Amino acid sequence: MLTLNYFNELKDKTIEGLRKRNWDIDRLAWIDTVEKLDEERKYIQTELDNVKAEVNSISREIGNLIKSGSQAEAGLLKNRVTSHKAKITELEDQSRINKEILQELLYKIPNIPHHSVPAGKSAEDNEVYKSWEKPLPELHASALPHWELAEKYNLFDLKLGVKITGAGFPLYRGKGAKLQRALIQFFLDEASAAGYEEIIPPLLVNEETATATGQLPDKEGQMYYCEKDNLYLIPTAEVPITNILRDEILDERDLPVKYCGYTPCFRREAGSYGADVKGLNRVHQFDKVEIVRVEHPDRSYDALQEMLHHVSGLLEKLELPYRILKLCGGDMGFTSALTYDFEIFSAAQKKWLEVSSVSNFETFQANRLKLRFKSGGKTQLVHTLNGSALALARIVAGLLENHQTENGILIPKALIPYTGFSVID
RNA sequence: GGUGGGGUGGAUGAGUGGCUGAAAUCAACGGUUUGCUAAACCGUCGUACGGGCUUAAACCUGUACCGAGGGUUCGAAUCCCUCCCUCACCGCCA
Repeated sequence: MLTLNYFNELKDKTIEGLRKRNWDIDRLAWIDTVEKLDEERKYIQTELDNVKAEVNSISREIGNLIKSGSQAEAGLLKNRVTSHKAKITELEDQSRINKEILQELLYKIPNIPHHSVPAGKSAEDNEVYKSWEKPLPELHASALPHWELAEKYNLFDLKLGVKITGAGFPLYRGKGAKLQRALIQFFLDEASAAGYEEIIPPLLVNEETATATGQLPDKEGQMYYCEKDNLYLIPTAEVPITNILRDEILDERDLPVKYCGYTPCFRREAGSYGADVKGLNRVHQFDKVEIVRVEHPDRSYDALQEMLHHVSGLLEKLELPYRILKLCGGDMGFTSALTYDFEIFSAAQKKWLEVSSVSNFETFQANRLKLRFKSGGKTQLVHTLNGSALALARIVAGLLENHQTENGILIPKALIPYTGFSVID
């Protein structure tokens, strides 16, 4: 959620940014509405404060009169308060309505894209930020997509997942399960080495938490929900981990804060279907190691670069061909100001698969989180960032496909200490 | 699931109707002192949203906030109602 100050001070930038998100004239008019409502809010508050101030002062006077025994005079003053009370009720009603409308509107306005974000409508308009320079790998003639490799080597089983739970809940087994565990361990070790504190958060979160990171009120359809306890299964570790610092005022010296954490992620993926859902490409439960940073606003874009570097390093160690995209305004998430996606090339499927998304949210999340820092007596919002480092299911798909040979699937050197085996055959 | 106790500022903790936005202590911050460290002493030390002044900050000022929401009252941290959270013990289970 953007702050009201943001609109006041940066109206032109706001409108320009929303255009990049392909907002039409009708929706851009919301910004004027926000401005109008904000003026109204200030006016109502000034009025309300004045009336209340008077009531407070009369009440003090009554107290003094009663103490000095002037009951009659006190009675007269009491009558005077009565007329004010009607006014207070009226203004409070106005204020409540005003705030509700304003809040609802603010929830619908996405983050303003960073100035470098390219315009565009869909994934096709994303900019290739860093391309894969070497030739793309070519596999032997009998190379298989990962779902067939899984069957051949008994690595994971989607049918069993269906039996136990339903579609999109893979069951990993044997070397497939070990590979999964090895990757998690590898990613966590790499993140720790890069200075991220390791967190194991709760996997279910309450409403407040889900609201602060922006999943609610809009995207409840994408989360699994336990009605009885009013709790949501996390769609990413970002949700619980970013909320660690909700409602905190940090000292400038505490920055940056760097967290990492492994969690399973649960996504309903309501409405998705088709070729993309084959195998591990899109599932309801997958594992992911997430990195989260809380940064000084002056440093957040440097931090973003560091995160790109970190994720690149992981993919290089896994010997996977990858590229980095800078998402266009139309493809970027609601809460993000700048997002880079990492894609690995699946040689068997002959397409690029998204494996990581690294974003700077600037103050958008911090505002909802009420996460601020103090600098020279001044309190201001921090910038928050996060990124997948990395999402497992698709990495597994890519590893299996790209490293397959006629004699089995080769485990990248960096991973062998974690798997304990060097080949799946 | 049952029974009981609690939710006050960064922490501990006082406060049962007006002088309490909140004692005291600790922590933190600034300073003085000091071979060094420590100690001592002095000072500062909540947040949000308005208004005034200002280029801005500083500053002055108003309102709200003692888990959340409502009520009683001229006046509520304090009294009443509803809800939420939490802790302890018992039962059950890992």
